[in-house]
Amino acid sequence: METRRYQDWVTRGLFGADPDAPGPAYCIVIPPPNVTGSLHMGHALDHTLMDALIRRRRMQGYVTLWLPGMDHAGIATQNVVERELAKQGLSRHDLGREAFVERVWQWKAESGGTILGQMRRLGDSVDWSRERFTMDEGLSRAVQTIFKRLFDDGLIYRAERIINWCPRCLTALSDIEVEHADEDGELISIRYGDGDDSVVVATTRAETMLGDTAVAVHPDDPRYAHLVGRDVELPLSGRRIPVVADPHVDPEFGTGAVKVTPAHDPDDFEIGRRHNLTSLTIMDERGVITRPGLFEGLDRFEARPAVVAALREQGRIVAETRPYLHAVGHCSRCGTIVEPRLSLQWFVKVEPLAKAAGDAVRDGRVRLHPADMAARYFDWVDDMHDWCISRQLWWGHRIPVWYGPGGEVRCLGPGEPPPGGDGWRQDPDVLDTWFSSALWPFSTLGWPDDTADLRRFYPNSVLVTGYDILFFWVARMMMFGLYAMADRDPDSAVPFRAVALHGLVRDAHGRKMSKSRGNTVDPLDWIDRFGADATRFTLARGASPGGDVSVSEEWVTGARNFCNKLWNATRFALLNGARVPDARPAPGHLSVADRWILSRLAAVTAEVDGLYRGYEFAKICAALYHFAWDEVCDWYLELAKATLAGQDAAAAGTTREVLGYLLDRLLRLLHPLIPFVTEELWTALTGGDTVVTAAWPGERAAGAAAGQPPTDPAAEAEIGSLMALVTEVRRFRSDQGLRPGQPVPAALTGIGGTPLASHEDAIRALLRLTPAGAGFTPTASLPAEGITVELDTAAAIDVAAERRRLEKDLAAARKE
RNA sequence: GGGCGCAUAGCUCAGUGGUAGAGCACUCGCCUUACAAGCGAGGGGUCACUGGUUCGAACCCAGUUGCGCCCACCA
Repeated sequence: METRRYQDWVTRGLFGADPDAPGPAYCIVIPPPNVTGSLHMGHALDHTLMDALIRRRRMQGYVTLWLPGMDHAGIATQNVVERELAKQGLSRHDLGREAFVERVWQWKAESGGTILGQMRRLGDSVDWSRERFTMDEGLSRAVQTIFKRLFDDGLIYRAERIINWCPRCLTALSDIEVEHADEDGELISIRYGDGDDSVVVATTRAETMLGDTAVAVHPDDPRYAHLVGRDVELPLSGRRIPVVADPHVDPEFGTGAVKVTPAHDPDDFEIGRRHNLTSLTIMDERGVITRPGLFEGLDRFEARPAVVAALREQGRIVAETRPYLHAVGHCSRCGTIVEPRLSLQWFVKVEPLAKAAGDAVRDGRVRLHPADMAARYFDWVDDMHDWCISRQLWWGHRIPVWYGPGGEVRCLGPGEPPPGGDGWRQDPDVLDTWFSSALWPFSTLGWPDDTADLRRFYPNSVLVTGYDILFFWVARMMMFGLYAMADRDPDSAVPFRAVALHGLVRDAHGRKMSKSRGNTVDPLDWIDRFGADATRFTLARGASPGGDVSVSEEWVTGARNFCNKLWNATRFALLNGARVPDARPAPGHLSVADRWILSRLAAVTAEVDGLYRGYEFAKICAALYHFAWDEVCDWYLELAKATLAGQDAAAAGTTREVLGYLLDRLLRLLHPLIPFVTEELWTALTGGDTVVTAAWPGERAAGAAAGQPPTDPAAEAEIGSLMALVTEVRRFRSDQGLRPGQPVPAALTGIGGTPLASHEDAIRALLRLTPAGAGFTPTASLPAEGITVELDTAAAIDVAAERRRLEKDLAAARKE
């Protein structure tokens, strides 16, 4: 049913955006999922929130664009295809670069992008005609354009640096692709040199001592002052290495002396630079020792104990090796321990870009929700290292730089032909995946061309994403967006006006979902069993700005029940001949109950509009849930029953109209959150075409009809009294254990002069006291015993006090 | 090592100066003619701890304890 409904929406073109249509624009680009990915709860949350925003704007009369697409996901995708090849006993090198890339495209065509199909199951109202892929021709042109521009501006450079290297993926990684985890290691103390010329250094990575080219001590450390400038003998190799004084060394840590391995440690590299030390590379790209000698050919983790054993044999290990907890970096893609590696790579000089990215948030051109997330953002953009953008992969945007036979370096812009002549070759590396995703807000709209889409939909209205990629992605889109659009005025150069951050999806006990823990929930399973609406409502209901969302089967069951409740309420309305009036029912003929529920509808509508402004999805859901269930179903529908069954045909007619009007508006308000069930019910109730393009009951886009019906405080106060009174009667019946149909004792039968055999009796009795337009002053009397309780509803009823009086009176009545 | 956040009912969480809330779970009573995926009525909390500000503190301030997250080039 949902699938058919979705297909119908798409066929009718309801999700398409026409940049030439009148009205204000509203645009969200989807955070592009990996082409290798499939829909998990995190996506489901993200997409639910975006879809709700988009659907509401569409109903409000905005020209809405929700643009879908995928990321080519360099390492991840290459790994997938390489694994496939491995099954056939092949490596990418067996195919060669061109054939391998061709193979990846083939894989993409056959099995990539399953997530796109899954998005349809969720009901995502994206414009499929604008689907993009980061490796598309157009987007690749955007990549090359901005690379060239950065290169010409001196913001991209090539340098030999220590970078994070994954010995399994065989590529450089940026800082954010490294995940740190505390792990147990051993701190080993090694004595270098002998006698007076000896010094003890401590290390957790003994194997790197093969590449040591110095020992460093603090300049002010008296213990080692005599050694500075002299040489010590490096054990095992016998090389003599200098002792240098460097302020970076912490005299308090360990022995206060540090071994220096410039080629295998970022700190040591800097020390090496300051003291002009040679860099000795001892490992190849797979982490295998290449230094000639005993350890040649050993993996880095085999070499460590071997080196330690050899040192121990020579009596070089001093003191106890002691356990030491320290942070170890892992490849975020495959988990392999990252190896710092000296190599020639391309970098983006981020300082000026990051400064601009920080300022855009600082001066309010981009608003973060929640606002306190800005602190983290500033911490990051204000202290960002240069970004290593080259990857030793084949799948991705190739670096558009050519090297000539005479050492010339030429960066090509789009369309420029490769340099002619012999000896020119292109840089073999590709760009970090995040380089192209950083362009996503405008590359998808046609940049660098001046397209209608770009003019209309940039800046994007809002970016919706998890706080976990605030740094990875958001900050980079800010940097590149502001840079690419520098010719615009600052206010419209930003990639988006606002960033709405949500949290992680967690399990019922607030634990992070992970495959290893086995507590993941598949959104598609929930969609199958509970429906897309229930799944969406569960997620939206837990989503407060920046907050994590705990979900469980209990929650989705509750959401499913809510959808079911709506279903039944609508059924009730249809069975009772509800009809949707053209306009809000005129006040003149309304009962107090009618006036009350219409007033509440107006209030909730305004409340929901306000909450949408702050991306308060949890509160939007709570407001609508309680309005629909507690007020509409539990009270208004019950009150309506009495009227519909009553003698007053005019009053019944009015109720039918109010019922129709009320549900029509309620379903529209709920549609952005639960599109399928509301479409089903709304079309049945109103005979309308589709609720997708029905007018939003609250605020509208400028130019469209607006105007909010007023609330009715008097009616709300009156109904409040009525509810309190009915509740008192119910509580009394429950406390006394009265069965249905069993009338309350004579002592309580005075309300409206009718015996109260049921709750509905009480309602009917009270309702009769309230003719349209009349005042409302119910009186509870106990005529049999001559007791009367008068409830003046102009003042708030102290129900507890009234209850005590009733019980006391009853007890007295029984005694007699 | 630096930064940020959290601690409220059995569970997951709202609640930023004025009588402690929701959903689920639990207890009791109901197949009442939209819905038992439901209806009605209940029980349940020293708001982590200590001190301070205030007429008044879950809320503001200081400290303590416990937990979580992010960042990180001290071997």
